[in-house]
Amino acid sequence: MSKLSPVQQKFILHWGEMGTKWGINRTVAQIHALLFMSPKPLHADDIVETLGVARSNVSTSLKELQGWGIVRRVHVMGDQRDHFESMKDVWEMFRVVLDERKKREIDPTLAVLRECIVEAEKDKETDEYTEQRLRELAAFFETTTAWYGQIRTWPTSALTKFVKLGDKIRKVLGLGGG
Amino acid sequence: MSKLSPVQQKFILHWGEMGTKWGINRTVAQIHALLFMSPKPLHADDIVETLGVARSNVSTSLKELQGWGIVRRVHVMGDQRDHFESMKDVWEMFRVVLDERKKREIDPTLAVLRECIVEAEKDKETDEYTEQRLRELAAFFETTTAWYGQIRTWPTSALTKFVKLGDKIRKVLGLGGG
DNA sequence: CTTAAATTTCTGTCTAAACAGAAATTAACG
DNA sequence: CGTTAATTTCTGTTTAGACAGAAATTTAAG
Repeated sequence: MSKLSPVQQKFILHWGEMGTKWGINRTVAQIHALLFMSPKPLHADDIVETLGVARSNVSTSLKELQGWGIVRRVHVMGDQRDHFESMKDVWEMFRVVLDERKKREIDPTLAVLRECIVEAEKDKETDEYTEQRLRELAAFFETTTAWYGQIRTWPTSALTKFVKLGDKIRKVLGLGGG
Repeated sequence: MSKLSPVQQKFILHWGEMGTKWGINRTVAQIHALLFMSPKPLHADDIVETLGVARSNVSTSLKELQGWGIVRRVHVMGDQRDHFESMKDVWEMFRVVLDERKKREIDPTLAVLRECIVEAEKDKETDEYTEQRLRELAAFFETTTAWYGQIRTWPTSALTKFVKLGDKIRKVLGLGGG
């Protein structure tokens, strides 16, 4: 388990590149891609050999992927080493990532926005415009996170049906608007 | 225009930090936050003074923000310098960013996935499992981008009505599941 | 057209994160 | 329990991107 097909290499390289565009370390994303495509759990030395990175770097990266919740440690009969596998269900995986993003970035942003608004109300130094801006941004995040909070629990089947309705929903619900 | 209130400082610092989590340079995100909160367009030297960064770095950052489509150059009567302003409508701004993300990352990812799938079909070296994984991932992106393609044009009023319905939509549309 | 202002590009420096290897710690086995 | 295997943490090095200042280019004004 150290030979990658050209297809696998291509995907792993691309996925790593995309990771960096979303603030994720390239190697972390590459390890994820490798695990995602692996039919069986891999142990760290497999990953070392396959991707050609240091053992300690693999250890740290796996820790991060576990922190995101998309990779988990499993044990294999007759092998004392930790093995790792990626989540397989794509919809579920993206939901887990979204949840983590919400927890790490969006919720703290909302908290900061709310603090800023409270402070701006008391503080005459901050102009009215800034306060309005912050309120509008907070409203956006509140609205979108409330929405997400409701649909995140939908089963994939309901979600895909919903998504496939697309524009038709507008008419059905009489949402109107030009 | 070089004095920031504590509230503004707080938000700018936080927004910059959040930018890095999404693959955006901290200074770029901070400049955006500053422009977002400014009632009037700012010129580059304003930004230099206010944030304390080099003029050339401001120039490069503004170029990037313009590339994202969320900042534009404007001219002010009686001043030969370029001034810059951020988009103000939050919903619109996030739509612009999403569009750009789709163009820069998601569309290319779909292209790579499709190529990989074609190659995997021809290539006996790539196992069946990998091919199935790639198909499932491609299907996810195809479904979600098709959905986005339809709702991105909705006016904000329709969009917020839709979002505020949240879970109720499921019953109305008879989506079932769980 | 010339000059000054303004902006961008280039280049070398800096910085934070990524990385590899050594050391320390933990876990498994006999 | 002692030994070995496995993993994690630590530390110094490397790297890529961020950054500042100088040089080049472009634009505006007289």
